[in-house]
Formats: sequence, structure tokens, C-alpha cells
Amino acid sequence: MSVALSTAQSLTLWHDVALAMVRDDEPDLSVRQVCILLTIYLEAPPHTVRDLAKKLGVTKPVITRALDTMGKLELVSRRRDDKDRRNVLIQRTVKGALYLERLADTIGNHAKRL
Amino acid sequence: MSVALSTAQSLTLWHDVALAMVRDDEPDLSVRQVCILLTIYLEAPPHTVRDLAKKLGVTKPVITRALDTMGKLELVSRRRDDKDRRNVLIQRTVKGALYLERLADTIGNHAKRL
DNA sequence: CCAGACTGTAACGGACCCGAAACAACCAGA
DNA sequence: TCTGGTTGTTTCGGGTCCGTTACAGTCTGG
Repeated sequence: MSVALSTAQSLTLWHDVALAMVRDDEPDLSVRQVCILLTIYLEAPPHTVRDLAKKLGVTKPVITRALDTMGKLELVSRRRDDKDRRNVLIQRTVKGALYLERLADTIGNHAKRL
Repeated sequence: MSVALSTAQSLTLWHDVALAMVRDDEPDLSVRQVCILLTIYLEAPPHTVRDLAKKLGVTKPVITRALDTMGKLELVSRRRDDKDRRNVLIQRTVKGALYLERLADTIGNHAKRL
């Protein structure tokens, strides 16, 4: 199931979705934050700070701070791992799922109109 | 020429491209900055600070600061309008064109692999 | 049981961004 | 000419994010 996009189509799609995110009332998430959020929701748990940092190629504090911010927005939640209490497990939330559902709608709608 | 994307496909595409942007060496542009950059390159000139602010639904200083930053990176350039010297015309640069070409490649490649 | 390795987090200094307001340069109509 | 409105920019106070470094809690093998 391959999707072919021309250069102009790719950029138009990205522009339209970015514009929708900017005009949105909700506070803008950075690219890094969205990337973390998507990783949590698309890939199989468990998710730890260390894993996420490695996957994104950034330092651990970057992940901690992004989780702080998105935690305030209730897009993700954290819990200590009972098996190994050094670990923190990052978990999904209802708000986070809704946020991404809306994002997917935006992307899908603009792709359809290309 | 319509492109149909499922929810999972939309999110996977966004995740993969965001990941590529994060792992990239170049400094991350914010969603707002990318949006401005794309507007300049996709829509017909002339582009002024006022127009961009209106299109994005943000204040003028936001545009000025974004142009400062992207100007340092040589992704855009500014020039006074000779017809009306109050206006500043925002112009494309070679670096900016290359940046967006690379972005389009990334988007296109990941779309193809969906 | 304890030293070392491993977790995630806090502290620091610097850079950037925000919105609101004030500002300087410029145009255009009376 | 000169005044009111328009442009883009700067300033202000407050916030977030960055990477580095240092830290505190937790496991684990000798």
C-alpha cells in the first residue's frame, strides 16, 4: 500500500497541517514533543526515558522535560516500574489519544484534498 | 488526485518525518517557523510581515523573530520594498530551497514506504 | 553487604520565544 | 506641510527549552 507524493504535494501537505497546528488554540507542541508522543502511541510498551532518548538521538533530560510539559497537559503519564524501581514507564492517556486522533484527522483530510 | 491515508498511516508518516527532523544535525525549526518558510515558498510573492502574521493567526513580532532566526540560518532574506518603504519583502534563498527540497524528499520517501 | 553501574531527575547558564506595548520609519490625504 | 494611520521592529517581563553536569534512588554481582 504505497503512497506516491510529488514534491509540491509533500510540502503542501506539511504546510497545511502545520498551519492547522499553529492556528489551533492549544499550545503548540514542538517537533520533539510530537515525536515522543507518537512513539509512545505507535510503538509497543513499555517505554522508558532511556529508550526514548536513544530512539530520538537526544539526551535524557530532553525526554524528562518533554514528559514534564506533556504531563501537565495530560497527554502522557508516568509511573514507576515495580519490577525495577529505577525505571519510569511512560503511559498513554485519554487526552493524548484524542490529541493524536485529531492530528490524524487533520493529516488525513489534507491528504485527501491534495 | 486524492490521497487516502488511514489514521495509523497518517500518524506513522508524521512520526517518521518528525523523527528524521529531530535526528538531523541542523537545528530544529519550530512548527511556526516551518509554516512560515513553506508559505513563502509555496505561495506567490510578495510576502510581507503583515500578510504572514494574518495567514498564521499570530502577532507581527512572532514573524519578525522567526525571520531573524531563519535569516541567520540563511533560509530566507529580507529587503525593503522600494515602492512602499514601510514594507519588508521576504524572499527565498538557495539554502531555504534546498532545505525544503530535502524535507519534501523525506516526506515523499516515508509516504512511499507506508 | 556493599561498591559500582544503572536508572531518572535537578541545577545551571545561555539561548530562544511569547504577547503586549511602545517605538521609529514611512505614506497619503486634507 | 503636517497629521493620522500604516508599516516593521524593539523592548519588557516571564516562560520554556537546550546540553552539560551533578545528583539521588535503585539494582546486582562479588
